[in-house]
Amino acid sequence: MENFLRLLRSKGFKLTPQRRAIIAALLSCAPFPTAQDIHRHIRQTAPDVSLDTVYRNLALLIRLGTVNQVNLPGGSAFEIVAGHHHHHLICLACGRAECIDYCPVITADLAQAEDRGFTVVSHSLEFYGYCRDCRPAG
Amino acid sequence: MENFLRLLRSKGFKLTPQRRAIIAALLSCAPFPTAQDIHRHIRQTAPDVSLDTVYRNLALLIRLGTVNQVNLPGGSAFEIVAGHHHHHLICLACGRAECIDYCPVITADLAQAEDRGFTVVSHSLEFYGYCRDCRPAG
DNA sequence: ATTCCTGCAAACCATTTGCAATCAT
DNA sequence: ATGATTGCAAATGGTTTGCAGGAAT
Repeated sequence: MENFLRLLRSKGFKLTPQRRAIIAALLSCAPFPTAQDIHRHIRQTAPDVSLDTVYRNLALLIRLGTVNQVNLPGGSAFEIVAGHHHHHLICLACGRAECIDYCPVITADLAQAEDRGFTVVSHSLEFYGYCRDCRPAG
Repeated sequence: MENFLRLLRSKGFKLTPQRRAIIAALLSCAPFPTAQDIHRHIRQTAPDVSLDTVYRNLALLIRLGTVNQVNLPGGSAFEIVAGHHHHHLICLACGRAECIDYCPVITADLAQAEDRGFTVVSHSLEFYGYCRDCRPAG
């Protein structure tokens, strides 16, 4: 939390209660909250935060590089950029995501891309399947 | 094309001109057309195909397993399920996608997931960067 | 005092749906 | 004849934007 506030201050952004609430929610919420999840979570303690403010602040944090946006069917989810690189397990039944440390991608292997003049700067890798709770019986 | 028609017929679906046009577009269009791309492409030769029909038929083809849906920021793109497994290079500037044959994922390595009771059935891997045309000067 | 932020409401865009008419079988 | 399929138009749901008032610096 302190890191976020420091970063915002250093760039000249103001520390409003709404902004604090949104960051707090990101830190305490489910692993991959949507904007609406965050809004719902905040409502309990700070009903005076509108949904568009949530969107605006998420956009700001993304611009500052401290939050990642994950494209899911039907909308986007967000996560704090963790210290370490990781990927996600996404349940096809309930839609929940979990982090997984496995990452087999070796940038040096991407000669094919370079050969075609494509410069790779990042990648996203999601695993789809069924979580413990949704695992089909049998 | 014949494969598609055979599949549809065998499942009791009707072969309408709209349906043929949509499949033809999928086969001839850019690599990862959105629903709107397909609609625009079709308009030239068959103006009598509405956008919702494009959506409905894409949904049908996805249900039949012959078309993949790729989630991109701002919407979905579609591709015919090719014979071989592959991934995509996505340009952060122009949004275009290209196929790449590289895939480092080894399902056997996903012990972490299995340990947590998560059954992996598939994965998606996208590389982000800049294509030849958009490569930042310098 | 200045500049940034916010809430509201309306706009937007992709996608979905209800319905009556139409078409492939 | 029958049931699937279509076009239309309206609804939906996530996200963005314009604007005027309000808050942090």
